[in-house]
Amino acid sequence: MKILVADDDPQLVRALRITLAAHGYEVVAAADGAAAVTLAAQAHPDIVLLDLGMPHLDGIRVIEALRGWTDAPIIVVSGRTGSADKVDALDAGADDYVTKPFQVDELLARLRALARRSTPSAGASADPVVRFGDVTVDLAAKIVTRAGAPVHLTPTEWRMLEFLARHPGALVTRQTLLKDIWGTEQVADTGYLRLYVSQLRKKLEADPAAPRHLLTESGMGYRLVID
Amino acid sequence: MKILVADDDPQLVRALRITLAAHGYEVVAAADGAAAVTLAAQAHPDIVLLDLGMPHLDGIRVIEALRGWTDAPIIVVSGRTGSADKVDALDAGADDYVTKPFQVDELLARLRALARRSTPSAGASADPVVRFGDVTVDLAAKIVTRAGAPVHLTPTEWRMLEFLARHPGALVTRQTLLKDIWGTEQVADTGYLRLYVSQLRKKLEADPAAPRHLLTESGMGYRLVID
DNA sequence: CGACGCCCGTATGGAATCCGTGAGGACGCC
DNA sequence: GGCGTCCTCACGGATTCCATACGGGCGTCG
Repeated sequence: MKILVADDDPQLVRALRITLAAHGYEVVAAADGAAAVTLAAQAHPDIVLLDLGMPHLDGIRVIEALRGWTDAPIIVVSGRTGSADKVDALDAGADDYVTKPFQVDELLARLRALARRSTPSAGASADPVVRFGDVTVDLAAKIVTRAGAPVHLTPTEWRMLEFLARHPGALVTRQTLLKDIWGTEQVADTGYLRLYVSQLRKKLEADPAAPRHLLTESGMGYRLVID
Repeated sequence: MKILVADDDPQLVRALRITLAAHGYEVVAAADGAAAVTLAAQAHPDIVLLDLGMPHLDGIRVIEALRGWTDAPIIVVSGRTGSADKVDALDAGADDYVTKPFQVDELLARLRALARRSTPSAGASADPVVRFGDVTVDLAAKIVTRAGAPVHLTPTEWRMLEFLARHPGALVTRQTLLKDIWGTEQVADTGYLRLYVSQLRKKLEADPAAPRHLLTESGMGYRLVID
């Protein structure tokens, strides 16, 4: 997550750079309006922190220039507290307006709010679809297909496959599966697991007798290996 | 553009209603947190103006409840000025935070900024019309046709079909549907759902006894498959 | 080398649960 | 009062869950 900080106060820029870097952001800085526009075109930041009233180019003009080619969120950080300034900046294309002096944690929260909205799907760390062999598992839509054809799973079968697909390649203990599917109790294996693993293999494996993806680790548990 | 105003101060609600209506917004109002969640589920507002510290349900809880099923922008309008309150609200899912007393023109500008950003995402993610079989569902115009002839749906039937059509192919849990149509309460009883699914099938499926598009996944929920 | 115990996979049938649908009452709105 | 919509209730049928039983692979040990 790359942030462009545009402000003509070197001390503020330095403080922001340290704070933002400490929270995992990558920071590029510009000291005047013209430099901010140029740098934005080169660095393609994900979010812009913009001061109004910088030399060489008015803040509103900077917003308009950026909005000509990018939809990156823009937060205006300004000493001007009048509502007319806020209205002008927001209507020019800014997404938020924070007045100096500001609380750092509030600015960080507003950054998170904008980042969350601007990356609707990329925010999820894990890909919602898992593939192995000719099977695809869409964890969000709860769709399972085999060679393109949809496969019907019962609720218990789905819960088991979902848990395994969320831990691809990892060994899953029987106790872990029992806890996830049937609750905190039920640590005694009465044979449910073997039954549902068998049905899953029947529906997903080419040869249920010789599974290539839904493997069993004798005495331990099961493992779903993906390609 | 429909706005839900949730505040326990009748005077403020009245003033906002007049101001927003004068700027072309449609306004619905709730006086406490629980009513806000229920009303949001019924009215499907495009933007939510939310006061923290209302009776019956804490503002943060309201945000979390709404974020469970909707991405509509939420602006918190609160008398609490501490940065901790702002951080909590924004991290819970709010998009902006305005402290009372506030300038009306600034609030309007922030509304415009959020509306500007949230509008294009709807057009990108979902095609405004969904087709399956001989049925056409126009999500923007709220029109359903069957073999060219218009089909009349009751409001509840429409809400159910709309939610399913916005997630084509995905399995929709009964809880999700209940939350979307009736609010956070009523997560237990499934009597209504079966009824309305039956009526939808009667109106949309060629053979209601053997549905080909509005399928049921026993024990899990429903799924609308499109061609 | 064969018997034995252990673990795993699979088939089967009854029990419990879930689903579709019809009839009918309550409520709000012309 | 007429009408449309929402919701309750009950019941036959379909689906799913679970208990039980049986066969096969594998290592161990007499």
